[in-house]
Amino acid sequence: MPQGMVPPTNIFSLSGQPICVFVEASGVQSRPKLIRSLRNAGATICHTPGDAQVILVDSSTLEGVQFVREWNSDPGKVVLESTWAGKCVRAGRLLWAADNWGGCACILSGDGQTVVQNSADEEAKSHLPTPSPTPTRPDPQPSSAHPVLPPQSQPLLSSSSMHFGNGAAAFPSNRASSSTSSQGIQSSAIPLQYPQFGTPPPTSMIQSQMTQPLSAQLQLTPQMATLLPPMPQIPQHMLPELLNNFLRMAYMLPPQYQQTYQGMQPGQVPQTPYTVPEQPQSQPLVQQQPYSPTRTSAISPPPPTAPPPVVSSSTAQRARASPFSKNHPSSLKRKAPLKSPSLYSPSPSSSSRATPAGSKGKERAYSSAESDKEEDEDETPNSSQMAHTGSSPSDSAPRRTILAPREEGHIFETDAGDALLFHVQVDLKNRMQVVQAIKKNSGKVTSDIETADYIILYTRSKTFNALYDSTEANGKLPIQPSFVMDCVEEKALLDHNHYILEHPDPKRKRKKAKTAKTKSKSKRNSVTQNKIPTPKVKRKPKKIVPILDGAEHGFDCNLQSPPPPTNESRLPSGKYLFTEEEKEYAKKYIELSLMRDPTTSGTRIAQRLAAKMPAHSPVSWHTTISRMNVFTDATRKKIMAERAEAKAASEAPSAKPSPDGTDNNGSAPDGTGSDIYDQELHFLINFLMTNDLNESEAETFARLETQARCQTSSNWIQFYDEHFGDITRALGVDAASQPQPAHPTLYKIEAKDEGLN
DNA sequence: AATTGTAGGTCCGCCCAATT
DNA sequence: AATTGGGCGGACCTACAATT
Repeated sequence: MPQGMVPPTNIFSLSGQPICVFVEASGVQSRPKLIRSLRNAGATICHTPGDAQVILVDSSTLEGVQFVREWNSDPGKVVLESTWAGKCVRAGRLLWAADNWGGCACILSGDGQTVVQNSADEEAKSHLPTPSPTPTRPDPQPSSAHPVLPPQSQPLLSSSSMHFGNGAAAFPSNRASSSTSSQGIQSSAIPLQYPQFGTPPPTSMIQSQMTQPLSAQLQLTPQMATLLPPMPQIPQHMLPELLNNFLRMAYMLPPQYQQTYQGMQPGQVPQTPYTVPEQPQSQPLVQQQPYSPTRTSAISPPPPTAPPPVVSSSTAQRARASPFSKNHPSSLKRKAPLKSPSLYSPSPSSSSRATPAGSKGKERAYSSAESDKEEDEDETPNSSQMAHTGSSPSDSAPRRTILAPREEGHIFETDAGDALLFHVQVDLKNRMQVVQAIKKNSGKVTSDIETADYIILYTRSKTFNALYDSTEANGKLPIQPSFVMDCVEEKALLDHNHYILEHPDPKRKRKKAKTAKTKSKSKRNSVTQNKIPTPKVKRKPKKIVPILDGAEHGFDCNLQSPPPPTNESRLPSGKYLFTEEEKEYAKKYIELSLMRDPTTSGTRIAQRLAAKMPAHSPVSWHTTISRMNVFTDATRKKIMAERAEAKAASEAPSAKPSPDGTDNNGSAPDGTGSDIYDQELHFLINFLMTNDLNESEAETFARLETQARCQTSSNWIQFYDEHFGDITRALGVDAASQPQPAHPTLYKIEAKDEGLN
């Protein structure tokens, strides 16, 4: 990060009093950055719009319009375009009413459906480069793929039915907002080559140009990084049917699920700009960025748990090897062969256990969240090793976001041609390799963390903790060495946000050996007890924050569980009885967990259940669910079999889609295409039926795209559109709980639903 | 009978010292 | 400097005892 970019700290104050600003959570791009810059410049950030003097929105989003509608009439408040903040910072002063709010005031259009900005805005934009709250990045999708309406002309329908906590409502139309906020700007402004704080510009450049985007002044925390998913659009003509069907499916589900759709009637289908990522068929450098829902709520922004996995074309190719089964957790590729789903052969023994091969003792956690070995290896500077071993798809998986292609030898330069500064930890393993790679590519190495643009650290070194703290103190982010090597390999400046190292875990410091086994055991028990608040203690300190395990490994991490039952039955002894409802819920939850990740261990499920229903300890839950092992085992087996089947189908040579991406949907005379089509149909149905209903349709399809590539159509939306009849037929038949549903999972869901109440 | 807690065991990754 | 191997702790599992 370049220095000297700190804006004045008192811009957002009136008479010495900080202005209370509320930044709308769902629609505003790069909200964390915006908030930080507001704070840095003296503003007070409110958590509710009611407390705010200024409400910042992205008026191109439904949420933005909603806020304008709701709050603009409030005399004590003003609703402004989020770009206002940047304008103030650039102007070095508060652009208040007398300044016509910098041209950022939002006014409802006549029909109340869209927001128009006052004319001063356009004027301002014409000569004043406005920092886009959404830094540009390589467009993940050519506009030709799906026409994008100009944001101002986008219909904003049924926004009154939107709920800000709702996934659909919270679905930000990033492209729209991005293009809005930067409308007419980028052509005149300096090119934004530093999206998401990716490549800091040289100091000289900053000092000479007040046009530096605000975003570049900020640092991106891992959490922030998760909030910035780019989003391509899909044609809106697909929406009504699609959404209605989602709703229809929702209504087929039990009340627990349906309640997530409260307030959303079929006739009120929110017609948000519907987006879904497409497979980039011919984009050598621009990476696909599967959308990962942020679920941002205006009231309570959720923890960012699902950063968008980003795939460069080259890595996407590799990651796409097994579309349906996706990449397996790294742990699956370790020595333990049992972890491989393909090798998973559930023991038919009477004492069926969750342990796949029926082995006793520890079967390393199935959970993908624990597969940390790969991350460890990620630290190895030699990324080419990682990339070419071929043994770890997750390594080569979507991590490389190309910010700017570069010529060899000039990778670590800014667009202005200035060398980027790297601080490379002295005791970094293979430091020379990294340093040489930097130098060979016009980068510079500095010993000064303060001035460095990138801080390369090595987690295993003894000085890592101190360096980490120092890095943090300087407001910078520690980066993995592999970032350098990956940049070289990609011949491009990559997004370092995917290489951020997590804060060192104090637990990794090993205590001096003391052996008493009994001691170990008692300790173990205490650990078990303590697991309630922190379900999982990761041994691995070097977790790469922005990587989404679920997406990377192809698990449906986004599936959400329904609310747990609340009725507790207490025994006279004071103990809590496991009610039937709780048991049923546990079954449901087991299924859900296995859906998310079929390798999830019983212990983990028990821990999660205990977290949800703390009346019973994790141990108790474990005991209880271990009695459901027959069920668990069968479910696990089923899910793994489905995935293996889908994987096999997708890997079949004949299953390759036609190179031109044309449809070969199931009508192939040899029947192969039909098989694929059937597979995909079932896969889609299964996916839809197990979909988290809090998730918007766009999110669903985006997630679907990240999990499997549609082969018989160019994407899943199209597949849905083309085979709508089959899909509804299958859904209808299956939903009618016929004895032999098209898809085992469907059956499972139905059975599950019946058992619920 | 049901729940809770403990014991015993296996497996695996990390760390560090020894070795090459 | 890189590699290797052992110690160690943690994660996980099942079986069983204790408690109410």
